Amino acid sequence: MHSPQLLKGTLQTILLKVLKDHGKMYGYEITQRVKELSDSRLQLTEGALYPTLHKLEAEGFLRTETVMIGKRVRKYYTLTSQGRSIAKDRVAEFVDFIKTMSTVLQVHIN
Amino acid sequence: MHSPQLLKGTLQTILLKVLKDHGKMYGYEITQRVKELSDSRLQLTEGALYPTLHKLEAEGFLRTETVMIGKRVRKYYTLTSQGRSIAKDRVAEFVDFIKTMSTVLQVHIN
DNA sequence: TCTATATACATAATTCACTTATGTATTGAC
DNA sequence: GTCAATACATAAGTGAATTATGTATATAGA
Repeated sequence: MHSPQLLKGTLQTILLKVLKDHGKMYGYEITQRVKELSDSRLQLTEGALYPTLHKLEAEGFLRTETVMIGKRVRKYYTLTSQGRSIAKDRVAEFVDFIKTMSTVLQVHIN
Repeated sequence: MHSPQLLKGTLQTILLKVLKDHGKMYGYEITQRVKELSDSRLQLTEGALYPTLHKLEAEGFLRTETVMIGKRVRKYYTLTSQGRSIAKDRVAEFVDFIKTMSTVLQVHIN
Protein backbone atom coordinates (compact mmCIF):
# COMPACT_ATOMS: atom_id res chain seq x y z
CA MET A 1 0.00 0.00 0.00
CA HIS A 2 1.12 3.50 -0.80
CA SER A 3 1.31 6.44 1.50
CA PRO A 4 -2.18 7.85 1.04
CA GLN A 5 -0.75 11.38 0.96
CA LEU A 6 0.70 10.79 -2.49
CA LEU A 7 -2.67 9.82 -3.83
CA LYS A 8 -4.08 13.25 -3.13
CA GLY A 9 -5.08 15.03 -6.25
CA THR A 10 -4.91 11.91 -8.38
CA LEU A 11 -8.32 10.46 -7.63
CA GLN A 12 -10.21 12.40 -10.30
CA THR A 13 -7.54 11.49 -12.84
CA ILE A 14 -7.83 7.81 -11.95
CA LEU A 15 -11.62 7.78 -12.18
CA LEU A 16 -11.70 9.63 -15.48
CA LYS A 17 -9.05 7.45 -17.09
CA VAL A 18 -10.47 4.14 -15.88
CA LEU A 19 -13.89 5.16 -17.19
CA LYS A 20 -12.30 6.18 -20.48
CA ASP A 21 -10.58 2.82 -20.84
CA HIS A 22 -13.38 0.57 -19.65
CA GLY A 23 -16.53 2.44 -20.64
CA LYS A 24 -19.68 2.25 -18.56
CA MET A 25 -18.89 1.30 -14.94
CA TYR A 26 -20.46 1.57 -11.51
CA GLY A 27 -18.73 2.79 -8.36
CA TYR A 28 -18.00 -0.47 -6.68
CA GLU A 29 -16.76 -1.91 -9.95
CA ILE A 30 -14.30 0.96 -10.28
CA THR A 31 -12.82 0.26 -6.86
CA GLN A 32 -12.33 -3.38 -7.82
CA ARG A 33 -10.81 -2.52 -11.17
CA VAL A 34 -8.37 -0.08 -9.64
CA LYS A 35 -7.43 -2.58 -6.96
CA GLU A 36 -6.82 -5.20 -9.63
CA LEU A 37 -4.86 -2.89 -11.94
CA SER A 38 -2.67 -1.72 -9.06
CA ASP A 39 -2.12 -5.19 -7.63
CA SER A 40 -3.91 -4.05 -4.44
CA ARG A 41 -1.60 -1.07 -3.97
CA LEU A 42 -4.41 1.42 -4.51
CA GLN A 43 -7.63 0.90 -2.59
CA LEU A 44 -10.20 3.59 -3.20
CA THR A 45 -12.33 4.31 -0.16
CA GLU A 46 -16.05 4.86 -0.53
CA GLY A 47 -15.88 8.11 1.41
CA ALA A 48 -13.64 9.53 -1.30
CA LEU A 49 -15.09 7.69 -4.28
CA TYR A 50 -18.77 8.59 -4.19
CA PRO A 51 -18.45 12.31 -3.44
CA THR A 52 -15.88 12.57 -6.23
CA LEU A 53 -18.12 10.79 -8.71
CA HIS A 54 -20.98 13.11 -7.74
CA LYS A 55 -18.74 16.11 -8.20
CA LEU A 56 -17.55 14.99 -11.64
CA GLU A 57 -21.17 14.42 -12.61
CA ALA A 58 -22.21 17.86 -11.36
CA GLU A 59 -19.42 19.36 -13.46
CA GLY A 60 -20.71 17.65 -16.56
CA PHE A 61 -17.90 15.14 -17.02
CA LEU A 62 -19.97 12.08 -16.19
CA ARG A 63 -23.46 10.94 -17.06
CA THR A 64 -25.35 8.41 -14.92
CA GLU A 65 -27.81 5.64 -15.49
CA THR A 66 -29.46 3.91 -12.57
CA VAL A 67 -30.30 0.26 -12.98
CA MET A 68 -32.07 -2.12 -10.63
CA ILE A 69 -30.26 -5.42 -10.22
CA GLY A 70 -32.86 -7.50 -8.46
CA LYS A 71 -33.70 -5.26 -5.54
CA ARG A 72 -30.35 -3.53 -5.52
CA VAL A 73 -29.59 -0.15 -7.04
CA ARG A 74 -26.62 0.12 -9.31
CA LYS A 75 -25.51 3.46 -10.72
CA TYR A 76 -23.55 3.34 -13.94
CA TYR A 77 -21.24 6.16 -14.90
CA THR A 78 -20.17 7.07 -18.41
CA LEU A 79 -17.89 9.85 -19.63
CA THR A 80 -19.52 12.72 -21.48
CA SER A 81 -17.63 14.16 -24.45
CA GLN A 82 -16.43 16.87 -22.07
CA GLY A 83 -15.38 14.11 -19.73
CA ARG A 84 -13.34 12.37 -22.42
CA SER A 85 -11.62 15.63 -23.17
CA ILE A 86 -10.79 16.37 -19.54
CA ALA A 87 -9.63 12.78 -18.98
CA LYS A 88 -7.06 13.29 -21.70
CA ASP A 89 -5.95 16.60 -20.20
CA ARG A 90 -5.65 15.22 -16.69
CA VAL A 91 -3.55 12.27 -17.77
CA ALA A 92 -1.28 14.52 -19.79
CA GLU A 93 -0.96 16.80 -16.80
CA PHE A 94 -0.05 13.90 -14.58
CA VAL A 95 2.60 12.63 -17.00
CA ASP A 96 4.04 16.11 -17.16
CA PHE A 97 4.06 16.35 -13.40
CA ILE A 98 5.92 13.04 -13.14
CA LYS A 99 8.52 14.24 -15.60
CA THR A 100 9.09 17.40 -13.60
CA MET A 101 9.29 15.48 -10.35
CA SER A 102 11.72 12.98 -11.87
CA THR A 103 14.02 15.82 -12.79
CA VAL A 104 13.79 17.50 -9.40
CA LEU A 105 14.27 14.23 -7.54
CA GLN A 106 16.88 13.06 -10.04
CA VAL A 107 15.32 9.67 -10.43
CA HIS A 108 14.86 7.45 -13.45
CA ILE A 109 11.54 5.80 -14.06
CA ASN A 110 12.18 2.37 -15.64
CA MET B 1 2.87 25.46 -13.66
CA HIS B 2 1.36 22.27 -12.40
CA SER B 3 -1.97 21.78 -10.76
CA PRO B 4 -1.06 22.39 -7.13
CA GLN B 5 -3.17 19.41 -6.09
CA LEU B 6 -0.68 16.97 -7.52
CA LEU B 7 2.09 18.44 -5.45
CA LYS B 8 0.33 17.50 -2.23
CA GLY B 9 2.27 14.96 -0.29
CA THR B 10 5.43 15.45 -2.31
CA LEU B 11 6.83 18.50 -0.52
CA GLN B 12 8.68 16.60 2.20
CA THR B 13 10.15 14.28 -0.40
CA ILE B 14 11.36 17.21 -2.47
CA LEU B 15 12.95 18.99 0.49
CA LEU B 16 14.69 15.86 1.75
CA LYS B 17 16.03 14.90 -1.66
CA VAL B 18 17.23 18.36 -2.61
CA LEU B 19 19.04 18.64 0.71
CA LYS B 20 20.53 15.21 0.17
CA ASP B 21 21.83 16.18 -3.26
CA HIS B 22 23.03 19.68 -2.48
CA GLY B 23 24.07 19.51 1.16
CA LYS B 24 23.68 22.47 3.47
CA MET B 25 21.02 24.88 2.22
CA TYR B 26 18.74 27.59 3.56
CA GLY B 27 15.02 27.91 2.92
CA TYR B 28 15.02 30.58 0.30
CA GLU B 29 17.86 28.85 -1.51
CA ILE B 30 15.79 25.66 -1.66
CA THR B 31 12.88 27.47 -3.32
CA GLN B 32 15.26 28.86 -5.93
CA ARG B 33 16.93 25.52 -6.56
CA VAL B 34 13.60 23.75 -6.99
CA LYS B 35 12.38 26.48 -9.30
CA GLU B 36 15.54 26.13 -11.37
CA LEU B 37 15.50 22.32 -11.43
CA SER B 38 11.85 22.28 -12.47
CA ASP B 39 12.22 25.01 -15.08
CA SER B 40 9.81 27.16 -13.03
CA ARG B 41 7.12 24.47 -12.99
CA LEU B 42 7.36 24.02 -9.24
CA GLN B 43 7.27 27.11 -7.08
CA LEU B 44 7.38 26.37 -3.38
CA THR B 45 5.42 28.84 -1.31
CA GLU B 46 6.82 30.12 1.97
CA GLY B 47 3.65 29.22 3.86
CA ALA B 48 4.25 25.59 3.00
CA LEU B 49 8.04 25.62 3.03
CA TYR B 50 8.89 26.95 6.48
CA PRO B 51 6.37 24.95 8.52
CA THR B 52 7.48 21.80 6.71
CA LEU B 53 11.15 22.50 7.39
CA HIS B 54 10.32 23.08 11.07
CA LYS B 55 8.38 19.85 11.18
CA LEU B 56 11.19 17.84 9.60
CA GLU B 57 13.58 19.39 12.09
CA ALA B 58 11.30 18.56 15.03
CA GLU B 59 11.19 14.97 13.80
CA GLY B 60 14.95 14.77 13.81
CA PHE B 61 15.48 14.61 10.06
CA LEU B 62 17.10 18.03 9.77
CA ARG B 63 19.65 19.95 11.81
CA THR B 64 19.89 23.75 11.68
CA GLU B 65 22.62 26.32 11.91
CA THR B 66 21.79 30.00 12.07
CA VAL B 67 24.20 32.41 10.46
CA MET B 68 24.18 36.20 10.31
CA ILE B 69 24.79 37.55 6.83
CA GLY B 70 25.40 41.22 7.53
CA LYS B 71 22.31 42.07 9.56
CA ARG B 72 20.20 39.36 8.04
CA VAL B 73 19.46 35.96 9.57
CA ARG B 74 20.01 32.90 7.46
CA LYS B 75 19.09 29.45 8.68
CA TYR B 76 20.94 26.55 7.12
CA TYR B 77 19.46 23.08 7.07
CA THR B 78 21.39 19.84 6.86
CA LEU B 79 20.13 16.26 6.81
CA THR B 80 20.80 14.17 9.90
CA SER B 81 21.71 10.51 9.36
CA GLN B 82 18.09 9.70 10.05
CA GLY B 83 17.18 12.33 7.49
CA ARG B 84 19.41 10.73 4.86
CA SER B 85 17.76 7.43 5.53
CA ILE B 86 14.23 8.78 5.28
CA ALA B 87 15.12 10.74 2.15
CA LYS B 88 16.05 7.49 0.47
CA ASP B 89 12.84 5.83 1.63
CA ARG B 90 10.65 8.68 0.49
CA VAL B 91 12.16 8.80 -2.97
CA ALA B 92 11.80 5.04 -3.33
CA GLU B 93 8.20 5.32 -2.20
CA PHE B 94 7.54 8.02 -4.76
CA VAL B 95 9.08 6.00 -7.59
CA ASP B 96 6.97 3.04 -6.58
CA PHE B 97 3.88 5.21 -6.52
CA ILE B 98 4.63 6.48 -10.01
CA LYS B 99 5.01 2.94 -11.28
CA THR B 100 1.66 1.96 -9.83
CA MET B 101 -0.02 5.05 -11.24
CA SER B 102 1.52 4.45 -14.66
CA THR B 103 -0.01 1.00 -14.72
CA VAL B 104 -3.42 2.17 -13.55
CA LEU B 105 -3.44 5.09 -15.99
CA GLN B 106 -1.86 2.96 -18.72
CA VAL B 107 0.72 5.56 -19.57
CA HIS B 108 4.35 5.28 -20.52
CA ILE B 109 6.87 7.53 -18.90
CA ASN B 110 9.55 8.35 -21.50
C1' DT C 1 16.83 59.68 -3.11
C1' DC C 2 13.28 56.98 -3.05
C1' DT C 3 11.16 53.12 -4.52
C1' DA C 4 10.27 48.72 -6.27
C1' DT C 5 12.15 44.14 -6.25
C1' DA C 6 14.68 40.56 -4.29
C1' DT C 7 16.22 38.37 -0.23
C1' DA C 8 14.95 35.97 4.16
C1' DC C 9 12.56 34.59 7.84
C1' DA C 10 7.87 33.50 10.24
C1' DT C 11 2.95 32.46 11.54
C1' DA C 12 -2.22 32.67 11.42
C1' DA C 13 -6.53 31.90 8.98
C1' DT C 14 -8.60 29.42 5.65
C1' DT C 15 -9.44 25.81 2.15
C1' DC C 16 -10.37 21.37 0.56
C1' DA C 17 -9.41 16.66 -0.67
C1' DC C 18 -9.10 13.21 1.62
C1' DT C 19 -9.85 9.46 5.90
C1' DT C 20 -12.67 7.56 9.26
C1' DA C 21 -17.02 6.58 10.91
C1' DT C 22 -21.59 5.60 10.32
C1' DG C 23 -25.84 4.30 8.08
C1' DT C 24 -28.92 1.46 5.00
C1' DA C 25 -29.90 -2.55 2.42
C1' DT C 26 -29.30 -6.81 -0.69
C1' DT C 27 -26.92 -11.07 -2.02
C1' DG C 28 -24.41 -15.27 -1.60
C1' DA C 29 -21.64 -18.76 0.75
C1' DC C 30 -20.99 -22.02 4.44
C1' DG D 1 -28.73 -17.81 10.21
C1' DT D 2 -24.78 -15.31 10.12
C1' DC D 3 -20.63 -13.40 8.09
C1' DA D 4 -18.51 -11.38 4.04
C1' DA D 5 -19.23 -9.23 -0.14
C1' DT D 6 -21.87 -6.13 -2.83
C1' DA D 7 -23.69 -1.36 -3.38
C1' DC D 8 -25.01 2.97 -2.39
C1' DA D 9 -24.61 7.41 0.61
C1' DT D 10 -23.28 11.24 3.86
C1' DA D 11 -21.27 13.53 8.04
C1' DA D 12 -17.40 14.57 11.09
C1' DG D 13 -12.70 15.13 11.48
C1' DT D 14 -7.82 15.55 9.73
C1' DG D 15 -3.95 17.64 7.82
C1' DA D 16 -1.20 19.47 4.17
C1' DA D 17 -1.45 22.73 1.54
C1' DT D 18 -2.85 28.05 -0.05
C1' DT D 19 -3.52 32.72 0.97
C1' DA D 20 -2.68 36.54 3.70
C1' DT D 21 -0.04 39.07 6.66
C1' DG D 22 3.97 40.62 9.20
C1' DT D 23 8.91 41.97 9.84
C1' DA D 24 13.24 43.38 8.11
C1' DT D 25 17.54 43.93 5.08
C1' DA D 26 19.84 44.57 0.53
C1' DT D 27 20.16 46.29 -4.02
C1' DA D 28 19.36 48.18 -8.59
C1' DG D 29 17.45 51.70 -11.37
C1' DA D 30 14.79 56.03 -12.24
